[in-house]
Amino acid sequence: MNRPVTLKDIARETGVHVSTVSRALDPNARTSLTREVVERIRTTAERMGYRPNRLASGLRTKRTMSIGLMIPDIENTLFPPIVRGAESVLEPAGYTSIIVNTDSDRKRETKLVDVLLERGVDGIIHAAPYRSDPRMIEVARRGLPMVTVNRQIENCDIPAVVNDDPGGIAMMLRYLHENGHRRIAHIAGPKNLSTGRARIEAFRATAQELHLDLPDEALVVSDYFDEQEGRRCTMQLLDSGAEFTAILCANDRLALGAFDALRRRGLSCPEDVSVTGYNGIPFLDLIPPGLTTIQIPQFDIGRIGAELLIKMMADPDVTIPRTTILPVKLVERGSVKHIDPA
Amino acid sequence: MNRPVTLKDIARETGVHVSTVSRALDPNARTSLTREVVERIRTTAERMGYRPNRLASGLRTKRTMSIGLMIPDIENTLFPPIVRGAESVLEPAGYTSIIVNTDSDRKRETKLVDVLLERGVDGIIHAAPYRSDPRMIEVARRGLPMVTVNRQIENCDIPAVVNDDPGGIAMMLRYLHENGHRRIAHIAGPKNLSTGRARIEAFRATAQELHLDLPDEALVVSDYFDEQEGRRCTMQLLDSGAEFTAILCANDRLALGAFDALRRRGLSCPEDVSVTGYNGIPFLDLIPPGLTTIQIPQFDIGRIGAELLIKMMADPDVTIPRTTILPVKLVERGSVKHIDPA
DNA sequence: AGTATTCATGCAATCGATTGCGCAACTTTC
DNA sequence: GAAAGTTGCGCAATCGATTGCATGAATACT
Repeated sequence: MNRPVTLKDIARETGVHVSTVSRALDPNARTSLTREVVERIRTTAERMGYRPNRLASGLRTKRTMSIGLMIPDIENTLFPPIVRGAESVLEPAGYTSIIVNTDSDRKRETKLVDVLLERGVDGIIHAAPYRSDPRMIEVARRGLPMVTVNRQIENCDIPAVVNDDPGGIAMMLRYLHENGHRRIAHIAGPKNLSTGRARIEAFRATAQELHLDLPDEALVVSDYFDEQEGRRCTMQLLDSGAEFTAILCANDRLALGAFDALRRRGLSCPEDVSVTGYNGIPFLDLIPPGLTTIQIPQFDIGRIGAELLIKMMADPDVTIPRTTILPVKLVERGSVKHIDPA
Repeated sequence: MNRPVTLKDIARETGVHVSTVSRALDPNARTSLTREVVERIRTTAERMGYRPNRLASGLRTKRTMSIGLMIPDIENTLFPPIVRGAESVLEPAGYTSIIVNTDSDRKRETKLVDVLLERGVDGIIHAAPYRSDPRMIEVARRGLPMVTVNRQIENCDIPAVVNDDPGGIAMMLRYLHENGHRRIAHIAGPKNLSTGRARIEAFRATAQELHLDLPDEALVVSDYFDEQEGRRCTMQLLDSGAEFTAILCANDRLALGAFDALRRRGLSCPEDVSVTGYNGIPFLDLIPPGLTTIQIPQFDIGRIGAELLIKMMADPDVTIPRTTILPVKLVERGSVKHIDPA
């Protein structure tokens, strides 16, 4: 592989010192040089095909212009739009992101944080932390700019960009209520995730406001946000003897699992049971009967998270809101049936 | 942010020279040191929480232990499994990957290659190159290890890991034939992509083998591999006056678009027209009537691509097969109807 | 004209880790 | 016991870019 062109090469070619070349190529330092010298250096740099060595400059300046992006799993369709949202601001700003998949495994997460630290990332965006995460808090406290998006870590001051969970759940529950549903079951998300917790609390609060009866059997908590758990929890609801005309699921994948469980039990949605989801992942419109869900602004969550991070990296003392809550909207499809209140 | 621990710190602490510390921590060089010294250094390194600075070592060794992973769009569900397949071997090997989304835009692609080069990646995996791509060829020729996966660049010796396009298309066309279909339309992929081209050629060849009549109107070439194009091409087929009982689509997204177009025209699949896809992206089983498609081994494509790249990076002169072809399989769902041959 | 001031550029240290070479101390050999 | 060989570690250069300080030349000022 033929050696890349360095500042030294350009210096030799133009007959100036390497530091002059460095300054000529730096938009900030260029002021103190002769317009003519700058021009000469820039054109020969161009001609020689110079590409700065980010490693070297990063070593000296302690800024790598790269950030770590931690997600649970890129195959989970919730995350790619968040990633693109983040990159939509990082890339134009000259940042490069190192994406790591944690598989929601704490051991892996710890190891991956170390990997990011070794690579000298200038900041971290964590798209799916646990509610409690001492390691991340420690890293943030040591001074590494960090934001969480989609979920948040509790009892710390790491800025978070999240969707309006309470608002979205309340909206959905009211929607079911307006459509005549009175006995509504809930498949909640894992309790160790901020979204799981926020949604179940919102469900309880709104149910109370609406004077809905909420027997214990009508609420089942999942261990993971996935189809298999949705299936299992739905089966459990069905077997519990609880009576309900609708199931409000804490996310879309749980709802997809519910679809499947109902089908297996010979029940049809929405004829026998209405089902709702949360998040608004892709393809939902193509899967019958069409999942009525809460659409969260995935792209914007990523975008705004990255914007905040960039601010923090530029000025470590800047004040950032602890929580930025983005609005959601209800998208009506076919999985909810209008019924006469029992 | 408190300063990270460096070799120098450990050297001071243990009273040895920094070079000794470096050797003690390097599994390869450790042989020439006293077992006792190595032990002492390693424990204090551990105690002080030492993390090597990859920038510094990369600068010196010219190996960054990072690779570039170029994909068109992480939101396209075809690619995340490929990414995870690649990472399944890169991560354990100590490599970190920088993922960039090209949006299949040549300008962006050129810029992004430069970004990767500046970051000093040790190699590149390109998951969606154009058939012709002088820039990538040039970069590879300059000595940067590179493989393409999923698609390939023509007229060059960059190793490629692809699925068996001819085999898959032949398998599918035969399957339609066995199910009684004789007049079969084809929505082909873009001609500037190797997969688009390979599939249309395979379609033609197999059609001839089976003595199928293939009027010009029954073959339409899409501009992009997406739903919108699938819709447009299907409309065009419908309007052309061509008679057909089935449409073989060059990929799943085109097929999804075909589903939609048929529905809009009041036709039902598979009753009126059978439809088949290619790739086997997620959720297809949930979308009625269930797309019969060719499942390609996405994860393995990524995995094997990364394995080859690692070999190339370890030894630039190693011989790698120009093309590695992975087997595919047909997955039968509900979108093909068995009919009596006309 | 001589000195003060400004300006453009060079010098050299630095970031943290790696590595070829050399040297001192120790062991082996006859 | 001296020469030869081995072993364990230190020295210093190096990777490429950045940057505070120094320096020499040009300009301004009295």
